[in-house]
Amino acid sequence: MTPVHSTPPADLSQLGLRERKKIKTRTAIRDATYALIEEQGYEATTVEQIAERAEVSPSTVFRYFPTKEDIVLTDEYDPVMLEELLARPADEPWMESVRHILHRALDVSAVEQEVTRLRARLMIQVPAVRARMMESMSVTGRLLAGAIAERTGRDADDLEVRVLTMSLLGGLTEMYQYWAENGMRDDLHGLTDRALHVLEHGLPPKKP
Amino acid sequence: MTPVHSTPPADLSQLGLRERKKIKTRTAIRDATYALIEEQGYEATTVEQIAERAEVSPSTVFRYFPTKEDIVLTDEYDPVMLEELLARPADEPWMESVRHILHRALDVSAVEQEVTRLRARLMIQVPAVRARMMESMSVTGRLLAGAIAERTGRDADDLEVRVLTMSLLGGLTEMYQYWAENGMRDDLHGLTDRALHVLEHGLPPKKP
DNA sequence: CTAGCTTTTGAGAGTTACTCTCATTTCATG
DNA sequence: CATGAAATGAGAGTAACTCTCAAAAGCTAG
Repeated sequence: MTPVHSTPPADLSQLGLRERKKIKTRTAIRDATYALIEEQGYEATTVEQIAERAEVSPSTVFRYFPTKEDIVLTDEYDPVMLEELLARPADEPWMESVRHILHRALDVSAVEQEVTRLRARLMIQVPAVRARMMESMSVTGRLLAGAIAERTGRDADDLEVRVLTMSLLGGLTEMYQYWAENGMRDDLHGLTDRALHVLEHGLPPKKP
Repeated sequence: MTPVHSTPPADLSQLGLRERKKIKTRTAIRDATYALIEEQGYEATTVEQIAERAEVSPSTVFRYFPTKEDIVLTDEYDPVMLEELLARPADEPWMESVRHILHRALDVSAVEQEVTRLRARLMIQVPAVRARMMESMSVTGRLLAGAIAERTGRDADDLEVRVLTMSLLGGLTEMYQYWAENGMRDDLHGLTDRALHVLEHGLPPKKP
């Protein structure tokens, strides 16, 4: 179907043939998975089918992705985003930095609309996917905690930093879920700002 | 919410023989599971072994608990806690109410120290358990969101309420994780207050 | 207490994600 | 081209679930 690529801007050539082939296999597996899921749904799609369509053996699929959920969810953008976060001016309030890279991330993901939406759908429909997503959230949390810790002159293992970081991610994830549940109609930029506002200042006065 | 207890305060007799047997089976399965995990660890413990020790068939185990993780994690206290939350004076600030029931929950779970600690250990060691825990967190989140919404005169589906609620749970879960990772030495009451303080007022000035 | 109904249980077969091992192929390098 | 290293495929194995169906156990009327 539509060939999508969650692959980072890789300088494809200039790498050994081996490396290039690995990348090709990786995206072949992913594309096959996306296509099959669109056709039949997540549960109905077996790894064997994925392997077949990607023209590799099932063993290979598992070599590239530890779990079925990972095929859908794994992307290589986390480190990129972290880098951008660290590149922000050191005297900028960390909340401001976070806001910045979130909007950046939205711009990037807007390019891959289909994947973004597929993921959102799977997130609300398939528990295993949602679970895996939250798992990866705590990994992201560690990265983010490091950055926030640096900004605030604290330790990354500091209780306060950790709590703050995960509360942030928890809130943002919920916002994403909200968006997905409501037919993905709302503008994610707007939702993000509203979410961040709550996280920073608490509940605003209601306006009925 | 913080995981507590396994067996509900059941008025055991007065129920039909059928119901009593079901409760017995339930706890038999749970006890068998706890024991086996202590002996061999989580992964090494198969459902078949659990069934054998609990003297039921594997089919029955799955009838009582949808997944292996649920045997360890499921408890019936969430509704009880929610009730207590709703019972708090309506004019009390919701954050204060939350603080109250959290400390209450800690007192309750202190009674079943071993289970609490086993769960904490599993949470940091077994990804599947952690994932399932987070899953249940979002269910709890719905309940909590309802309560907070009522207090603040908002809708439970309100974005702001949902974001706030999940950020709260995210932060508290991280606190729990922190406690578990650090050998469960710290006093959970103290950690809870620190966490809630961060969630309410942001990072306090550091004291190095 | 028994007859008949409903609920719970066990046995067994089947599916699928994932793991491990080993032989074979495919690329890299001197 | 030869030699070593890495990637692949084939196959067998495990364990968590799911489904089905028949036997057993508790409930309820007469």
